[in-house]
Amino acid sequence: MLKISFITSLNLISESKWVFSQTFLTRQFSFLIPCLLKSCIFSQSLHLSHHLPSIHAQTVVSGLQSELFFNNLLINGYSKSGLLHEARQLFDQMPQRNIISWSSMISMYTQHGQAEEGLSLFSTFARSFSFSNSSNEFMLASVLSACLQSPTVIDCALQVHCLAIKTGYSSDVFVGTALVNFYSKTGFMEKAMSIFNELPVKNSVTWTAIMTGFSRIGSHDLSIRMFSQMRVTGVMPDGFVLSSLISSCAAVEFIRGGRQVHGFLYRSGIEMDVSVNNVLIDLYCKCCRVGTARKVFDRIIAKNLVSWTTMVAGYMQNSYELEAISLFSEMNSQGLRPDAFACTSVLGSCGSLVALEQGKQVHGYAIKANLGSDEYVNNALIDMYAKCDSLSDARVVFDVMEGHNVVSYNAMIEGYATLEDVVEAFALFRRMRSLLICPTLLTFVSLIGVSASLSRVNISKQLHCLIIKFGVLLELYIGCALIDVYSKCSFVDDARIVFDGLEDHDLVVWNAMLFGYSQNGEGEEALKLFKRFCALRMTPNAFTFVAVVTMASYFASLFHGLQFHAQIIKAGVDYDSHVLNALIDMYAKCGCIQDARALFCITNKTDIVCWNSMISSCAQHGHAEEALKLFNVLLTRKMVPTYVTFVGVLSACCHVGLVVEGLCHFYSMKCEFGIEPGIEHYASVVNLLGHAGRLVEAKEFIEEMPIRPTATVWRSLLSACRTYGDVELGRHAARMALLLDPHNSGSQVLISNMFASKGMWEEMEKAREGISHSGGVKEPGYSWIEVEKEVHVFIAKGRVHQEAERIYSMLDCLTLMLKVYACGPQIPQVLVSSWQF
DNA sequence: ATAGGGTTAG
Repeated sequence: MLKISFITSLNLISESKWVFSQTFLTRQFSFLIPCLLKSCIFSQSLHLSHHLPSIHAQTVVSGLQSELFFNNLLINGYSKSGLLHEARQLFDQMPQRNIISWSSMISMYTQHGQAEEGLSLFSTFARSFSFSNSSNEFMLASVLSACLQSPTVIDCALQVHCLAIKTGYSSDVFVGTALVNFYSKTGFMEKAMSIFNELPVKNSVTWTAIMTGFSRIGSHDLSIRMFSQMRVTGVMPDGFVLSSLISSCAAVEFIRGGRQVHGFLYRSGIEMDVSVNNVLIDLYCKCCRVGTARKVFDRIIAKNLVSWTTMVAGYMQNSYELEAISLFSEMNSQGLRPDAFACTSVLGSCGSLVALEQGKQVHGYAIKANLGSDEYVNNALIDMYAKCDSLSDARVVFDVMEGHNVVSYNAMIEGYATLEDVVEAFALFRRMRSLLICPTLLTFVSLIGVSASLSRVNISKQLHCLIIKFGVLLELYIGCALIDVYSKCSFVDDARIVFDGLEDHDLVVWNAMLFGYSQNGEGEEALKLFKRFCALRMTPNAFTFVAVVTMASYFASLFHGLQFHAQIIKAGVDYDSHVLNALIDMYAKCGCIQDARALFCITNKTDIVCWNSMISSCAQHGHAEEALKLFNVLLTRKMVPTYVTFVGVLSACCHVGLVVEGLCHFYSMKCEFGIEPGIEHYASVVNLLGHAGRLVEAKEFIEEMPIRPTATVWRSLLSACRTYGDVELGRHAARMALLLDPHNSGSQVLISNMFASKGMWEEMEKAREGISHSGGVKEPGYSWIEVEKEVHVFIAKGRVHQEAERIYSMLDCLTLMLKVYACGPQIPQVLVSSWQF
């Protein structure tokens, strides 16, 4: 008696006592061996499993090695301890085997991921024995679960199913449940459901199998409904059923349901083991209750790897990057070995935080932990490096890894898209298509993004076709990208078609469309759309206001601008730097430079964008000295000027003809501030030199430009040539401008005006013919002013306005005054002239 | 015989 109680408390005995106790295990105590074995098996603890060989040896010494019962227990013990080889050796040496020996072996292989081995053992068994006589439900269930892991699943399982029917075991709870589980795991939910419905007796495992089947195919609602059915039948739910239920609630973010289950668990006294708690963490994280999730996490006494990983993933998904990283490092310091799941999540957080150093450390750890071949880890690494501006490292991971999937390609393409590397992005896209990897929504979002930033409308149209061809749903993300690209490429009507084709419109899509109209100067449409937006009682945000205020700037409509400003103050976004910036720009464009200045004064003057706006506004209003002064103040405040700053500065220099100062600023851009000048800057310098009459210098400057000059640059020189009457250079400039932009009539108008001013009528006639030959149509110039909420539009030579008579008489008066005060030579302007009606 | 955690985004 004493010894039996000693053995049943084996879990508690220490190593030394165990060694001592072995001496008692002689033949007369052989009845103790099964008890010992059971203790070892059920304790599942490693420090006991290494006693198995000695117990095994004891059975041999005790002459019990031929006892079937002992050997089956030993197989079970070895199998639970992962000592597969030892189990197999024993199995092969056993003088007798029964169906339990075979089943145990098959289950063992299945549990350790060697289902093939298990199935081959089963076929040996089936060949040597007549199945119908000697099989039992345990065997069938083991084989079914082996089938679930093997690639030959379907065939084998169907055979087992037939056998089960033949032997009458198919209505057994165990076999039936295994069948339900099999079909639901392999996606044959209808089959699983029909077996499920026919089962006379169901237990909680059966319900778990069917419920998890439904959640696996995404029918979480169905799974939740199954639970209510189960309650009606009176089967008591266990931890497994409730786990499954909670994960369904988590998947559909059904927080109320999840909370109810949590409460039920609490009240019913069902043991809240780690697994249940883990699903609860997941539930609260998915429903954005990170704090509650953390409380559940903290209360778990025996946290396992999944608990930690779920919490790290939860932090990551809710953008708690710092918490995710610190919990991950805590895992390490507690001696846990984070697996591929944990690494994937924490890498996501490193990427969002642009924490390259931490990301690299995780990479190092992943390699050491032998996780370097996990596809999720590799994809997360690509993403992390791409987000941390280390695209070359991302590419190395991409090139080295095996088995790329869509996510790998998407992450890599997005990396190139951010760098506007259209060539590499599309090279990868072609490669994935040639490998028949189906692109997803995100692939297209990235690719449209590149084509938008480079204004490549042809590429965008092709992508749009592909989106339709691949059946990628035209949902918000992609719709927004398309609206963006079409607007940027001036195809604003196409953008509108996309906008109208979307079923739902969220704020971001509205903003994109409003921006599209603003960018293209379609003030009227933008206004109409904004009215609809307001009628739908949508709440605008800072982006919306930036779009509409920009629209008011295009209109130069102070009336609208003031209204928007009032709404901005009401919405409380009046200190947003983008909004302020748009407002400064609006007031300046509406002629209210004082208001612009006043707004600039209330900004905290830390945002360079506002400085840029103010400098440009001053330049536009001819306050060049103020613009340059602002620029100097900016430098003394140790702020770093940007690309746009110099556009303003150079234009200010242009306005007042500060050639030397302008050139100085231009050269300092690259030398002092490391900003590569763009086409706007080059154009400004050409303008600067041209206005000053330094035409040859301007021409040489254009020819030495490292980037390809645009037609605008040549037209700027042409205009200067006209002013200074340099026909030869003008002709050259016009030729270059037309070469680059044959459809723009502006160049031809300029050159023909120049010929006219020189009295070169024949040449002028030729130039005018050129206009009609090239299909160039001179767009009528028009302008408008706003008087008491009414917009008056004026077109050159127009006579439509009701007060046309008075306007023209005033104009004549002004023209006369100009002639009197004009200091320069009279330049006849034949084609475009708003003065000579 | 049953369960739980992961990557890309306008």
